[in-house]
Amino acid sequence: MPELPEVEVICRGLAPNLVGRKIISASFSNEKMRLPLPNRQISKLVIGREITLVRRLAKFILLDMDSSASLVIHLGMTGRLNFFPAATAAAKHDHARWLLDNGLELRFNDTRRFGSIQVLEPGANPLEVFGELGPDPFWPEFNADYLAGRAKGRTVPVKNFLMDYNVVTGIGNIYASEILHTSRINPATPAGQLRALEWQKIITNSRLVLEAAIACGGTTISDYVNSRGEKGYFQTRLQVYGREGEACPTCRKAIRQVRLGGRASFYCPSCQPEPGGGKTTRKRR
DNA sequence: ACTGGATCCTGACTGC
DNA sequence: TGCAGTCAGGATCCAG
Repeated sequence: MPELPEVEVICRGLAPNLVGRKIISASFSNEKMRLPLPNRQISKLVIGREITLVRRLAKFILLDMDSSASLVIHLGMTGRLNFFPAATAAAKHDHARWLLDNGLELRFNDTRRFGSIQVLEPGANPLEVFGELGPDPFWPEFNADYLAGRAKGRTVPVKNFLMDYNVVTGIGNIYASEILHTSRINPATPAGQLRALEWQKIITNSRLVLEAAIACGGTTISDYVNSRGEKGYFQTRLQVYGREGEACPTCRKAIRQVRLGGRASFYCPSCQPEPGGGKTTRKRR
């Protein structure tokens, strides 16, 4: 699943191929997606319209149309967007195809169907499409005061706090582990226990880690490729994610894996000591 | 209001 | 080779 850097890279790859193009027609598989397809809105506000801008909001990809509506795509865990000549046979799990006025088709392929396709109508309340979104990590609203305020009294592990998109958007399971390792903060630390200095480290490192990942074209783990079918190579730069038992790049101690909020979490027990010297539940098996 | 766990779905991988 | 079990980038729903 693409996190913020992957979605950003995909948007940048899509833009030159989409801006100024007109969508001639659309076709869809009959498979049920996470959300029902907005067929009526697509016919009315997307088909026959020109794409004026491609942009990212949180992990959503927005294709702004000259109808002032936006086609909103979320990739979920396994979603991909690629261009194919219209005559190319559809692949398994191709759930949406948009024919462009240059003979290419933009295709949305999503094995697990956790992705979604929505339409943001002109003048509609964005809340209905996006829900309650926290700030983007690159926005000035993502600051230590804001985080300390949101975390006040919360006992949830800081890693899960950072993955909560009501708090901040775009940080997923991989980068949450990476950001906390760079910040030398144990992922199980209750969010409400962090001090202003630690929040500041998290903010600074979020931006550094995410920017570096964008510059590398994102992280590739099995499914993810960008819109030109190229894999990112940030996975070679991951410090802890997926590296249980390997040496921490900073101190050479063995990296550990624990489950927090049901998600695999990786940290260095030496660089990121347990909060208050306590113990985290070790990974089973 | 918060929290952790289950859930949606397919496919890859592991161990027996 | 086959089968069962586990796990995977996200987000939502539910019970406690």
